[in-house]
Amino acid sequence: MLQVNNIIAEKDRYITGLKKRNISNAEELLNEVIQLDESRKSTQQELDSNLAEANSIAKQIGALMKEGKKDEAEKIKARTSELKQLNKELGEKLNGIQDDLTQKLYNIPNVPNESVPAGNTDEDNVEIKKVGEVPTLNDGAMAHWDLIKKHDIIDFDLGIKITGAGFPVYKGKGARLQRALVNYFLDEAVKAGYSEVQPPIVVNEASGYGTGQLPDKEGQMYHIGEENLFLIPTAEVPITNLYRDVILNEQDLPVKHAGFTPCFRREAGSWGAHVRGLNRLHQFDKVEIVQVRKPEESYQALEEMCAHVEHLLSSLNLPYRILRLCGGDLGFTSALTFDFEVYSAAQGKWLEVSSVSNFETYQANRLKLRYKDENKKSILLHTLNGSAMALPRIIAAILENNQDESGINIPEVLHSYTGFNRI
RNA sequence: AGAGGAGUGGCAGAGUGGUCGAAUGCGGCGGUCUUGAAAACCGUUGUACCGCGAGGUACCGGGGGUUCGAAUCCCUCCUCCUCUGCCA
Repeated sequence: MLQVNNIIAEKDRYITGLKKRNISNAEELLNEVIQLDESRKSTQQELDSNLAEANSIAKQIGALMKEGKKDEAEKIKARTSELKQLNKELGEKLNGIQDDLTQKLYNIPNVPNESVPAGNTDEDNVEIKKVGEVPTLNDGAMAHWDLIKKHDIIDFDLGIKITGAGFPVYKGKGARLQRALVNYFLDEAVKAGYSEVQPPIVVNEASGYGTGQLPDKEGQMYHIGEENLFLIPTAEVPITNLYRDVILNEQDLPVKHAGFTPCFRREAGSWGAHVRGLNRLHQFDKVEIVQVRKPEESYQALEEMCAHVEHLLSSLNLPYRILRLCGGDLGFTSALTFDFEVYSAAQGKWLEVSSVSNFETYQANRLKLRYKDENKKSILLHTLNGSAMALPRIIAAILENNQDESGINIPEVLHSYTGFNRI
């Protein structure tokens, strides 16, 4: 969440930034926060000085009791019961103010980076790069949902039987292809300096708040009511939360992690005719890269991460483009996001396969993730993450783009992982 | 899952109602000594909020309560350990 001090110091920039997200009452919102913070301060000052008085009386009583002067002790007790009542009320008032303030801040999204274009929907995202040739397909080329049936490598009906729609079963070469991609992506991440982690795929409420899925996206996560736990929508949540309530030393930086997990998304309200096959699922596999950086390095890190994703896409020979997300399409917690889309030739559609974001201090402030600089001062760090990459749409594009009359060619870099070069 | 025990500063570990933000040891940092290092000795060493500052407040697993006063007593939740049971 945003820091009140920064809201005060950079109010104009914040208002301009939030307006790019189409928050028309940005100024009003920020003013409310500032006002709440002021009453927080004054209430706390009052409470603190009352507490100081109460503490000092309590000490006096202690001293008097020791000297056996019980009568005198009893006399000054009167004031303390008065203070006690007063402080109870002040304490409740302060808690109320703090809760309001936190709620307000929870519901204000991150301020976009200056380079983020204004815009309302994904139509307004700006294409900044396009790489690779769109393949020409043979006559009778099929979309991946038909190809998987023909070759019997992914079975939606079986998934529906055992779980429900959006939970496919990968079989034979399909299962092997998916595992190959996971291993390939992880190996490439490790080569690029990311250390591998295998986190839990179920997280508690505190973790959900730490990275900002809660309260913003509560309805989008599967919830285990009995234990109050959530199935992760992305490995970003457990991996970034490894650093919740952590103060790092300068020499621990940068932090770079890669992890493979299944991801679970309820996708409430986002189903329709345009979403077929592997294009949108409730459960899918993804390799995620996460970085924790010093503020002054974070945008360079963002470039590194984008370069890594580009490397993966071109090594798989997939045509891709990079989009700079506009204010309206930017994720709640992000300051700047680049989306990577591959062209899936038989559908004739661009499919998002990666999203690389810099959250600046927005998550770190919730996480209380800091480092100590040379002056032993605590500095909030910047967090970043990116998909490297989400599997099903990559598989869809590989199947569609590499098909010929008799089968599908597997990209060369995967051969040693799949053990076969054709389906 | 049942029974019992325990959660204190970076770590270890004292503290069972007042002067305890907290002994002591280790580690860390600074210094003295030394050609250098080690040892020894001296000093220092948590986080957050408020305040120009002096300073004040809060935090001894989380939350609540008792009391003039809580690390210490009570309730509750969480976590860990031991034994029994179950199990990949």
